[in-house]
Amino acid sequence: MNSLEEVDDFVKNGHRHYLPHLSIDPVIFGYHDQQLKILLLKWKGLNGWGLPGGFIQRREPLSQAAHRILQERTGLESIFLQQFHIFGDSPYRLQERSTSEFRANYGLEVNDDNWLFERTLSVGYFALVDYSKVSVRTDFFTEDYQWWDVKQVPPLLFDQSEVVEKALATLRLQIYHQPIGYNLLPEKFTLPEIHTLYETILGKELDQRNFSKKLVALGLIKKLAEQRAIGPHRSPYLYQFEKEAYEDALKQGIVHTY
Amino acid sequence: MNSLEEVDDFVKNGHRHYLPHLSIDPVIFGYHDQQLKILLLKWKGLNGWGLPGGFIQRREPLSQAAHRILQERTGLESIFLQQFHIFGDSPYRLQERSTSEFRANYGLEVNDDNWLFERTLSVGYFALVDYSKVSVRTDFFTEDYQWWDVKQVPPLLFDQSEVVEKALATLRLQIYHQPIGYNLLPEKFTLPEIHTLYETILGKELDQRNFSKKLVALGLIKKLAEQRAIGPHRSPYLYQFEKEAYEDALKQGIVHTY
DNA sequence: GCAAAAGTGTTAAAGTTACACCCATGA
DNA sequence: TCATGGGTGTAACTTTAACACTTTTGC
Repeated sequence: MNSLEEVDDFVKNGHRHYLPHLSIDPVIFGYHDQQLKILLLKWKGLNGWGLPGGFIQRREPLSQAAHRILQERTGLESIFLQQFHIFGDSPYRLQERSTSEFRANYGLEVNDDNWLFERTLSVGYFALVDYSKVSVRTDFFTEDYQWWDVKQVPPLLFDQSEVVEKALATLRLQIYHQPIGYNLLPEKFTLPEIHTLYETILGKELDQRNFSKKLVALGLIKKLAEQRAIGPHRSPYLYQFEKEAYEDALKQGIVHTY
Repeated sequence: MNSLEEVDDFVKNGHRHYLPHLSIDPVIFGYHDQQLKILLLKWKGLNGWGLPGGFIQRREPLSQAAHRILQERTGLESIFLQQFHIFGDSPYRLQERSTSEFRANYGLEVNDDNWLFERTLSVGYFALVDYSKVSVRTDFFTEDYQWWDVKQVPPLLFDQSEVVEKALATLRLQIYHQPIGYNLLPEKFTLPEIHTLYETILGKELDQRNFSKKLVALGLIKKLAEQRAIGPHRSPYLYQFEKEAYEDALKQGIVHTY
């Protein structure tokens, strides 16, 4: 959605294609430089950072809508995506929004009863992606994008800070029940990498020896013959997930602690 | 909503008061006769069993809507209620519904574009209630209600069987993180009662000695001086929850297994 | 006294935690 | 050779799992 005509059509006629009152807000997690990051967009006019949200087509299954929105933004076809909450309590979600601000910001005419400005609840999804494979597209409404360390997320638009917090809390809760390592790391990774990833997500230290001992003992990862050169230090071995064992273990939630 | 005028107004003008495209489906759990039960309504016209759902008012916070709907149905003011999923994938949720069937069943005129017959997604909530305190109200659309053993729930309307299954799965997952015993049992209960409750929810046997040992050792429940007479058998002692210890433990998810 | 349900302790096994030194690498 | 990060094993402790007999009650 880039040309003015497309945008105008979306604003004026979007309600024929999309459900009103309901949007999808995806929290996209990636991992890079030993930091857990989320992808935010800078919204034009609103002049603030927010989630790369979108709307549900009238005849489109909900989960398909979530995948489509993610695909349109990141180019990723098949990603781990999970619904975690629906937000409908925040004061921002109870009010209708001002159309005059919109006119001033974008120079587009809108009626006061335009569908985009009615009360909107939002379904929160979180996505786990391989940071290196994402290529972000911006559009008419978004002038910039940036990966933010979850520890340093700026205040977000509307109630979206709450959405991000809840996504993080859910990620922590589900870390032993979802294929989190599997989706956030590249295919081959080192022990220090996965160790730091888990420490970062949980926000606490995990004993290095116990952590790797357990992952290997459970057969969730296997050591490869290759090593990675990391400069003037000992070269760490590369590991790979044992996909079947990993997914079996997650089903049973076998992996309790490290 | 009992008189024909009220119903007619709801059908024709409901969209001014309620959000279209979105409903709330509560799965109400109770415990009685050593069975985990859910409350179902028999819908008139549709001639089948379904959840006691309702709609969200246009300016009403989502969680407040869920409480209101429950309160209207069960008379309960303060109940444990938790959102667990939003359903928007089922074929039933993608189609608009037939207005002609409605005309035939209820003898009320509706336009084809009536708000009640548009695609509707649904927010699933589960409630844990003290079975003995519920007094159900039926209305124009519902001719009967019944508590059903979760093991013998009949096929439900639309995709609601899926909603109930997901509620049960969530209940099992959260059994060590939510005050489940606290909300499903009366204030005073016996060890065999809480033991059977947990076995029923989890669908598996729990060692009797280990179970009670752990609850008591953690200080979650305390033995009272009273006993309950249960006929020609040894009288079991009554127990009570230690509310603070119980809620602290749940926060940390301390209670792993029994 | 008999049938039915409640109550009670110990032991082996498994899992978790704590902890420190040597190794490999490139500059 | 030095600075930096990687790799490895053992022992104490905690938690869990398995298991059977005696007591109480009302008829």
